[in-house]
Amino acid sequence: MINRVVLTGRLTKDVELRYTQSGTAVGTFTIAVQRSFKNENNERESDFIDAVIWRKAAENFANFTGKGALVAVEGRLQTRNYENNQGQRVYVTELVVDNFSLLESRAEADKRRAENGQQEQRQSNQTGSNQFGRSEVNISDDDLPF
Amino acid sequence: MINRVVLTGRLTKDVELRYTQSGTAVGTFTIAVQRSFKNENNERESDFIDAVIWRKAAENFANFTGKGALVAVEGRLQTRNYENNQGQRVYVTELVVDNFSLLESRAEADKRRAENGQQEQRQSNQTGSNQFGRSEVNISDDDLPF
Amino acid sequence: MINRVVLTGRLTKDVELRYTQSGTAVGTFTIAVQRSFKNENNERESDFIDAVIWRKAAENFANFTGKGALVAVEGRLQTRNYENNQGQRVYVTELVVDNFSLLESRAEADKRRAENGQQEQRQSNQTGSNQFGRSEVNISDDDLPF
Amino acid sequence: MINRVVLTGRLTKDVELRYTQSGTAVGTFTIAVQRSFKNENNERESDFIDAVIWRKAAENFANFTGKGALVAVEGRLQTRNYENNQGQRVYVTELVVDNFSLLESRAEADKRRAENGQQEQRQSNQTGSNQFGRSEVNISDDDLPF
DNA sequence: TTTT
DNA sequence: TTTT
Repeated sequence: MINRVVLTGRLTKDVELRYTQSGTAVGTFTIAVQRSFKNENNERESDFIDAVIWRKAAENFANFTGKGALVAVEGRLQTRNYENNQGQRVYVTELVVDNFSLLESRAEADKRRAENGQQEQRQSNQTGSNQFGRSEVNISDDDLPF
Repeated sequence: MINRVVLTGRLTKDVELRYTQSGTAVGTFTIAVQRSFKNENNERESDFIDAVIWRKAAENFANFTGKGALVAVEGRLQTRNYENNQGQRVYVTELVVDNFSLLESRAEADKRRAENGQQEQRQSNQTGSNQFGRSEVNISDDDLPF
Repeated sequence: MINRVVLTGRLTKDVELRYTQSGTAVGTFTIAVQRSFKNENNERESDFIDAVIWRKAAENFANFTGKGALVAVEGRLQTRNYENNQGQRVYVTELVVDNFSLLESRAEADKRRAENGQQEQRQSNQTGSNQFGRSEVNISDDDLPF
Repeated sequence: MINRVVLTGRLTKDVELRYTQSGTAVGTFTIAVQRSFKNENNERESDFIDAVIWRKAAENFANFTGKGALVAVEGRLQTRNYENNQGQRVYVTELVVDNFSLLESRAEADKRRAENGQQEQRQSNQTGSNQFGRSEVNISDDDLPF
């Protein structure tokens, strides 16, 4: 069955990068997507979509973005549930990202990092950026359970 | 910003159709989307995506589908949160549907309804089905707050 | 950059399956997608989208579909051009499919094949159909030049 | 039936804005979408997708973009054909845009315009830009024949 | 060059 | 007929 999502928006925080016991990288983050319509107070609200990204793509995405970064992400919706520490079942809907595209120019990304006092990895030729200073990543299978 | 979702799957139940105080129709339902990969037990799990649909499209969708119906839906992801009766904040991610397509043939839909003992409205010419027995609906603005 | 297409529709003919000199399978087909709105004569026209599919997915797709089959396809738009035999440049836009989903039930597919006098491969367990008689395929890299 | 496309890329030229005999605005343009993979010479090629946009959205899109502008566009694929002046049938596949998002910051857009010696309309509050200097447009029905 |  |  088809399950496809495409979003553009800004990261609400730096990506949280972790590793499974078997050493697989996994990044989690939230993307804020501004709505195209305004609310009763004439302001645009945002939707806050939780996302997961796996493996090498997780490391690249964490390295090349940061809080406030403008990105496009693609993937599929996944649902899961767990029992929280108060014994209640919590239902989660999240985006499993299998492709992304960085939408800021080098200049914009530098400015954002400077404002954040951030230590982001440079987009260099050996780490996947293209001749125009943007990096592009595809991952093949991201279907591991967390 | 771009916020687009396309899913194909089956309704887990009949659509719940309600009306706002101002008379606007709103339908809620869950769509089960089978994954393309198998789990450790060699079975395909599903993701269960909650969805909302508004106005005339809600009425059409409720009338022409039912538990188990095979559909394609399109829309945008929306997040909201509320306090439940135990005083905890619950976070919801749901699909606001703005286009759908019925994927069953008349024969299949009839069979499904018969098995459900269901009273579904016929797909007749005056209610939007096309010459091939499928109905197609677009709604223009579905951005009302619930 | 993001380049994503999702279509549902019917195949205008059987898939044409060929093999490159190096033995890679490639399937070509056209999918007819009915419009959601009607023209001046109150009929729904269709758009006819040319598509390509590669490798194992091409073989599966060719085996499990046929003229008139109802499918969902996902992929990216690709443009290319060539000089025809009258020396004119021809511009082509086509969909490179990297995921598909068969939307007919077994019964519907059988009926379609019978009407076509077609010799389609059965959807058997060893060739990828799931418990509901539908097959699901993902291909990883379809970026070979033709 | 579902027919959905999402692209991010750069305009190859300024939008060509015209008006039908009945006064409806229509914009045409091409968007260059860089591929995520490299060719045999280790460079990323692009696909060049022709697009149409209608009505007020056409005017906004033409005003707020220009050659080289980075945009996200959404819409449906449409096919049509005509006879050219040599009497040959030409087949066209194009994107009918019903939503777009400007992905450059004000600074970037200004820089691009300056480099182009361009006279682009300012993104002012009365013409649809948001608090972050980006404009966002949705059009409802773009299904007019050209 | 089109499907239902 | 192509953008960075």
